[in-house]
Amino acid sequence: MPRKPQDENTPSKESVRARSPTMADIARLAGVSASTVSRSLAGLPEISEETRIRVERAAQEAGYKINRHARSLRLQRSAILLVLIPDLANQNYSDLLMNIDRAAFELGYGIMIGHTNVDLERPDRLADELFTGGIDGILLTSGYCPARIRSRIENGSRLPVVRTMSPTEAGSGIASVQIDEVEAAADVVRHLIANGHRRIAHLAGPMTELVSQLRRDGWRRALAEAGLPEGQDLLLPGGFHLEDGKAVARRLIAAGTLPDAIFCGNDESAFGLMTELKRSGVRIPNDIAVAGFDDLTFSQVFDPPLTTVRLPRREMAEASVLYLKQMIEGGASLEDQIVPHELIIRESSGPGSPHRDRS
Amino acid sequence: MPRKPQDENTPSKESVRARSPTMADIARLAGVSASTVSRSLAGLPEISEETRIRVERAAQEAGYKINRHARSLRLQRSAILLVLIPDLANQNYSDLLMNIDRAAFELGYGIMIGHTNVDLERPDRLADELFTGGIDGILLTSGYCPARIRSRIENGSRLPVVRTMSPTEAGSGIASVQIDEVEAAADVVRHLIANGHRRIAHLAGPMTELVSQLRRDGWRRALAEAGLPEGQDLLLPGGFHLEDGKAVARRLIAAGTLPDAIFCGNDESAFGLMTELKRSGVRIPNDIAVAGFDDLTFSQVFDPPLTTVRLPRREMAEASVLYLKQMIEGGASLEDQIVPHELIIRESSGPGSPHRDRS
DNA sequence: GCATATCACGCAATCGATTGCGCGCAAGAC
DNA sequence: GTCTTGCGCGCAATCGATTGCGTGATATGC
Repeated sequence: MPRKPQDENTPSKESVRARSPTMADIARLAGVSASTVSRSLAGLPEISEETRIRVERAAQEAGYKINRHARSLRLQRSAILLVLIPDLANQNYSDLLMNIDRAAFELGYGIMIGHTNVDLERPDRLADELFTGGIDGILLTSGYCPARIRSRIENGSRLPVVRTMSPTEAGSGIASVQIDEVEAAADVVRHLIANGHRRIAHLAGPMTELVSQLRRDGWRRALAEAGLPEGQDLLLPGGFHLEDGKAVARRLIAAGTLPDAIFCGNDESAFGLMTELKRSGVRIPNDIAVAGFDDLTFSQVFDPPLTTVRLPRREMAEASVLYLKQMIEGGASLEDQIVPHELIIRESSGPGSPHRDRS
Repeated sequence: MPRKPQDENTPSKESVRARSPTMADIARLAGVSASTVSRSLAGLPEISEETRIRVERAAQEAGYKINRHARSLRLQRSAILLVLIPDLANQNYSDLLMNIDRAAFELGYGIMIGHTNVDLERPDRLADELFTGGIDGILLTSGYCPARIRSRIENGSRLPVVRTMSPTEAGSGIASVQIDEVEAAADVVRHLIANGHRRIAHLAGPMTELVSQLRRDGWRRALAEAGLPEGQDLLLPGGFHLEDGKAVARRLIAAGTLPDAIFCGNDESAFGLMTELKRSGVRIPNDIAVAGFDDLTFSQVFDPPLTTVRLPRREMAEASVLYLKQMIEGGASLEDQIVPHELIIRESSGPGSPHRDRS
C-alpha cells in the first residue's frame, strides 16, 4: 500500500526544519573552526585574506543565515526596537510606523509593535523584555508609558526609551522628539484670525491627554495675542474621533448659533464635525471655517479640503530612531529635539461669505 | 571638580544592564536547581506542589522575566510571526495589521513587520529567518512573496506561510484566507445596475496584480448577467492611488462624455476620482454614480458617502493567524478559507437625476 | 526485612554564535 | 643556529533555558 515516505512522524516539522546550516557547518565546509567563521564574517582583522574568502564562499554556497537568537543571547542585544502604538487605524500612527520601520531598517534594527489601547497587559510584558535583552529600546508614540519603565526612569535610570509624536512634559526624564504643539496650534488660530474670523471656537481633545491641553493652550495664546475674548462657550469639549466631531456638530446645530470658525484638535474630529454640519446645510467655509491638526492623506480630498498642520511624521520617525540608536549604542549623545511643523492652508479655513453676520 | 560618579565607563550600559534575574538566580533563591525552576514555571507534573509554590514566589519577588532568546534558541521556535505589508499608509493594511496584532497576541505570538514596497532586500532577509528559527511563520498580505519562500513552496515544501487580504491563485500552493473578489466586485456592479445605471465603467487597478484582474472579472460578470455591453471605452486603466483616480477623472472630463456609473477598483482611487469630478462641477450621484471597494473609515464621511465593499479585515486577520498557528504547531489542520464580504450601500451610488440622459 | 516501584529533583548536554586566551609556525634579529 | 616577535587560528567557556537520563529517598509489596 503506497504511502508518502515521510508521513510517519511530524511531517510538517520535517519540511520546515530542513535546518539551515550553522556556523559549525560552514566551518566544516571551509576546513576551519567555528571561531574563524565568526571572525571572518564579522570582518575582524586577525583573519588572512585567503581564509576569509574561503569562508565567505562556503557561507555563500551553503546559503548560511545567522541565527538571530544565538547571536542575541550571546551579545545580550537583539537589534530589535519595540514600538508602542495606541491605534493603528489612525493614519497618523500607521504612517509614522511605516517611517519608523524604514528608518530602523536603515540603521540595522528590526521592530516589533505593541498596541497600547486594546490590552494593557501586552505592552507591559513586551516592555519588560528591555531588561532581559529581548528588545534593545522602546519607542513611545503616545502619552502612555509602561509602569515599570516609568518608575525606573523616575528613579534616575537612563533607559533607552524615546517618545515621539506625542508631547512630553519637560522634566519627565523621557527623551523626546516632538513638535512645538502650542505654537503649531497658535499658528492655525492666527491664520483663522488673519482670514477675518473673530469668534473662534476650539473642539478640544480629551483633557486627560497632554496633547489636548497644549493645543488648547496654543488656541488661547493666539486669541490673547489678538486681544480676542476666549468666551466660555468657545471651548468645546470633544475628542479625537469621528463621532466626537459629529456630536459637537449636533450640539452646535441644536444650540442654533455658530462661531465664525472652529479649530479642531485633530483632522479626524474635524471630518466628523464638517460631515455633520454639511448634513444640516451649513456651508464650509462660507458659513463657518474649520481647521484641523495632523494632515492625513484624506484631508486634501475632503470637501472642502482641510486646512491643517502637517505633522512631520517622517522627520520625527527618523530623528527618534536615530536618537534611540545612540542611547542604545552609546557614543555621541543627541538631545531632545523640536521638529518644525508646517501650516497647510486649504479651502476649509477661507474667509467666509461677506453676508455672514459679523460681530 | 565635581563629576557624576559613574561617568567613567559606558555609564548608559550600566543602568540598562542592571540585568534582570535569570533562572539560575531564582534557583538559588528558592534553593533548588535551574531545571526545577524551569519545570515549575512550565507547570510540568513532576514537581511537588510545595516546591512549585516556593519557586513561583521567588520568581515573583525577584521580578523574574524569561529570556526570549535563550528560550527560542533552545526550543528552535520564537513565537514570533512576520507580517509582510506593502503599504501601511493604506488604512486597509494598517487596520488589518492592528487586528493581526491583537489576534496573534491572544494566541501567544508576537509580530514583526516588514514593508515590501520600499526596499526589496529587507523582507527577503527577514523571511529567511524562517529557516533559522528567527520567526515561526509568515503572513503575506499582498501578492508579493519572497523568492526563496516561493521556490521552496513550489518544490512541495509545506512552509508555515499564509496569505490573506490579497487573493491567491488556486493551485499556487500558498495557504490563503480571502474573500471572493470576483463575486464581491460583481455585487457592486449588480447594485449599480439595480439602481438603473446602464453604462457602467470600471476604474481598474494595475493589471499586474491579480486582485485587479479579479475585480475586473467581477465587473464583467455582472455586466454579462444583465446583458449589458462591456464596451472598450468602459474599461478605464487606472491604479489604486488618489492620483490615479484624479487622472482618470481628468481624462473623462477632457473626453467630454461620462458613463452612468463608475465602479472603482478601491476606495482610495474613488476618492481621487470624485474629488476631481466635483471640482469640475459634476454632481455625484446626480450626474454620475460611483462605487469603491475596501470601506475605509473615511468612506462614510466623504461627500457623498461612498458605496463600497466592506473587507472583513478583522475576520481575515483572526482566521489567518489561527491558520498559521495551526500550520506551525501541527495538529488539526485548517483549510483555505473564503470569508464573506458585505456590500455597503451609501449615497454615492444613488439612482441619479431623472434629467440625466439615458440611452 | 529486603526488593521493587514511584516520586521529586539534580546533572549535564544542548541550541548557535562570540571571544579571551594561548599555541604553533614563520619571518626577522643577532 | 637560537631567540624574539607577531600573525593566524583553534580551544573552550559563555549567554539562559530546556530536557533526557539518572539518582536518592520514600512508599509499597511480599
